[in-house]
Amino acid sequence: MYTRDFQTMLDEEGCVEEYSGHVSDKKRRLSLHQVKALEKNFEVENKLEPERKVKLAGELGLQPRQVAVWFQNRRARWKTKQLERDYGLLKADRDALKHKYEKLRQDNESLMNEIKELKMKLNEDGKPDTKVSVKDENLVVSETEEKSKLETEYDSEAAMEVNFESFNGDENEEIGCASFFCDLKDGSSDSDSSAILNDYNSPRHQFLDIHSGGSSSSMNTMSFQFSDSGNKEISASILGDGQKMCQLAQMQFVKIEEHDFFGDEESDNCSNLFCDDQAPTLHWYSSHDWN
DNA sequence: TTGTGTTTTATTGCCTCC
DNA sequence: GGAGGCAATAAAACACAA
Repeated sequence: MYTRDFQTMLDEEGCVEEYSGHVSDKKRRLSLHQVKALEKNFEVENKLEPERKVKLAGELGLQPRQVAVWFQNRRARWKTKQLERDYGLLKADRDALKHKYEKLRQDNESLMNEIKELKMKLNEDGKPDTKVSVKDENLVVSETEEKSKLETEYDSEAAMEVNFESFNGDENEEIGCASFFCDLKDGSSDSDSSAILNDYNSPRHQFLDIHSGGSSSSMNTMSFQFSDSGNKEISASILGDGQKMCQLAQMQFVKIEEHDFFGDEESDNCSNLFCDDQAPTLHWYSSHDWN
């Protein structure tokens, strides 16, 4: 704080008044002894009750007003340092989150590439008009084994293209198309299934539920329920004639996973960043910060 | 020695609480 | 309304490079 010479002089002479030679009206710095005593008191309690202020002033040969001002300025300095500390923590956390985001983005990108490759592979197998609704970046391929299962289960005879415009007569909104692979292995149609996937063209539309219901071996119904921009739900049914009905539950080609980017321990860290319930005294705070 | 930047002490004005 | 706190700021004291 002071130069060594000046510090030594203060220590030897005891106070600024003596150093200055006289008590003037000019602004005078407090002696090292006074500052140390004030610091010590500040560590104990950073607010000053009137009795303590008068007592301290008497002990240090200062005006009570001077002690009050010193505490006030000291609190201001502490606050500035605290803000700097908080900023540092915040910046570090932000960098960590940024790094994590970048990694997730890369993971997502590689998964999307994987999906693309699988789609291409499927098309090469002789299904050029098959569309799979995996456009939205939130879509994540499930397990690798499920993807291979998909290939084996795929049957061109049952590939069903559903044009959702036909479900949307009164709004004239384009919803998009989707194609579904059907499981034809067992021919049963009594299984319930549900899936959630984003619309082929527009993220505004989202399936809430898909059910297949069995009735007979030659005529089955499949009902869809999906939402329009999350505001309303649209239900529709299609009739499928054929011996086997698609079972959407076993399509297993895509699924959405809810991404909780900040749902782990890092979010906890983050939530603490702006914690302002910190106690306002120094025994609450590590005293080494003042060195 | 001097100019400039930083730190410390002190003031002012506004706000809140009792 | 007075006391005390805080933010903003002034001004003196100090550090330091050139």
